[in-house]
Amino acid sequence: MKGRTMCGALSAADEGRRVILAGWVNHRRDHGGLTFIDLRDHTGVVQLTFNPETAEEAKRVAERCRLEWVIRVEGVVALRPEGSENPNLPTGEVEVRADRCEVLAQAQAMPLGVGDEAVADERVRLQYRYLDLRRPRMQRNLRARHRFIKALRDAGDRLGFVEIETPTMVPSTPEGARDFLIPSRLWPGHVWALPQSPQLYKQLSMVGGFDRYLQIARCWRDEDLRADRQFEFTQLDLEMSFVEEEEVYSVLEEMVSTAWEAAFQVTPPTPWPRLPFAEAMRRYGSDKPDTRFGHELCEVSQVFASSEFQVFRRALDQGGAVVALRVPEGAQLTRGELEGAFLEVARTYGAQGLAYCWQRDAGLEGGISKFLSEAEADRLRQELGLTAGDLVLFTAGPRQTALVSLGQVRLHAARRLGWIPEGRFDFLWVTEFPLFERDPRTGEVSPMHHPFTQPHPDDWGLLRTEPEKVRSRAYDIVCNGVELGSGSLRITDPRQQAEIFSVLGFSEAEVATKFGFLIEAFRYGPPPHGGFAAGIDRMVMVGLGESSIREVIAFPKTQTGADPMTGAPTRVAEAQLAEVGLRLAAPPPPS
RNA sequence: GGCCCCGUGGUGUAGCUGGCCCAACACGCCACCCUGUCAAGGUGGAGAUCGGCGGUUCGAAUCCGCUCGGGGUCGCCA
Repeated sequence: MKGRTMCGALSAADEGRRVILAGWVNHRRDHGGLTFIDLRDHTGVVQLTFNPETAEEAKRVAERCRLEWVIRVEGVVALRPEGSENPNLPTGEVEVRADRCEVLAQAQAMPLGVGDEAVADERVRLQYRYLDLRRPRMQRNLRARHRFIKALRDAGDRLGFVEIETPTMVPSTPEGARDFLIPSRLWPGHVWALPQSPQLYKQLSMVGGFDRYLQIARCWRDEDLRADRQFEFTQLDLEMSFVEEEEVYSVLEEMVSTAWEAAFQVTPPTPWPRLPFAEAMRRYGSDKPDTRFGHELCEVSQVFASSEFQVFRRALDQGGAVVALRVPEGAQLTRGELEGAFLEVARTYGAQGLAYCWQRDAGLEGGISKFLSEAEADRLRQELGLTAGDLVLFTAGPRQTALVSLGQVRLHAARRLGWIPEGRFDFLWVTEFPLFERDPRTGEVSPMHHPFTQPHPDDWGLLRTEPEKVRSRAYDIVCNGVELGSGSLRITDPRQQAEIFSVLGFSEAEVATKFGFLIEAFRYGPPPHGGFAAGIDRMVMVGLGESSIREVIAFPKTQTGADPMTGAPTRVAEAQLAEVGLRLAAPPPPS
């Protein structure tokens, strides 16, 4: 619109200026004579006044206006009469005395509150997402997301990265997450898949001599949705040649902290601490520890080495562990709460139970204290540094289970007791992840990151004998207890790659079919390389303090994987299916 | 596939230990009044059979079952 001024930009300095404004009616106050309209555009809100004595026609239009109508007005910026300034409004010193008003579009009554921060049911918000997006919160979130991505691209450009687009129609691979499949019309009986990540393409661009690859890449995974997971998500995808871990770390630290500053006006200090996986598990019971607060776990198996307490005895006899968490001022937690919500958390993560007792002036009391000997109590006090008023929580069982479940209890306690400081972003690198994990049911090993990850050079000897003990050169970025991304140094030696595939139980024929092109490429001088993929949605979510990824995605899906706005997924005509060679097994619609 | 929470006019909520509720309040909507408000105010009005189905009961928004939808979560997510 020619000559348009933005609402939020007006201030006392504009006094006397004639302006053209356009936007939505955020609010209307009609005094019969004088009419006020708060006009909103994405920059803010400004008050318009319509005076029947000086602008009769405009005033008549204004009094017809309703919430969310779109109008164009002309008028003169004026200081508000003394005493009628609004200190709650950035433009509250001024108003625009409108003499022309044109309705550009009317609006029906809104199905949800738009102008304010009132929160509607999420289903309604998604059904009318285009209205939800008008709300200040969504405007803020998506604009911050834009600045974040722009800053990542700019930083990448400065650091010598080249953005390369990779295909969104790729071969399906059965490993990893479930693929979204696309039928191939031209190749009956064949399918494409949407990429779970551009992993192999970015490695091949290393072979292709682009030694710093970057992409803001859309990825798809057909798995159940969560607060921090959608079918489709966006990642900052990077790959670098001739690097080792520290070079990857410093590039990510530079890019992310720069973008964080651009989008969230906070600069996370760098470098970020490095924490080996094994230590993260031992201290926090998690591979994505929230390090904004202490209260670390403490293994106390030694204390109970000769315990008579059956629960601990059994765990230790079976080669497991007893883990404890000291909760200062835990006296405020009641038995009911410990055996309710706290126990529930422990059970959800596999613990059989949650033992507890209190340290009082006289010694250990309550809970399991009666099963502990005096020596054990003394040793425990010493190990944990207990003082009167403390609560001690225990899990016992297989070491991993005991650690993970108590780690989750630690997080629950932190929220319950207010241990988590506001406004902090504690970034860290979790390093030396295991190369493989073993499925407890089938006993099979599978890659923890992906099968192209380099093993730790010291651990090659364990590959055949104890593969689950092999460390990898994979690393994660974690912030405030959220996994923001992961990466690794890759294998480029075809013989080493064959060795890994062999441990994973892939036949040579399988490898040739699925990854033949990669192995082939690595016979033509692949540079050593490694990279990273960081979840943009999650980073923006954490940066903005949102607790759901859907708050930073313009048009997300519901948890059940649908879009209430468009009604997708939809059925299509038989003919359309037949054309691409599909016949669906789903039952006919109930109609 | 499992577990947990939620579902009342357009929106947000109250009622939910059954009858006083053919449902209340706020915002929005409609009409009228009102020249300085900014959650404007005043008067009047329209609008929900309480997600759906079935059951218990003399009687259900309120109890039970199933189901649908939304959210959280375990599994799953190389």
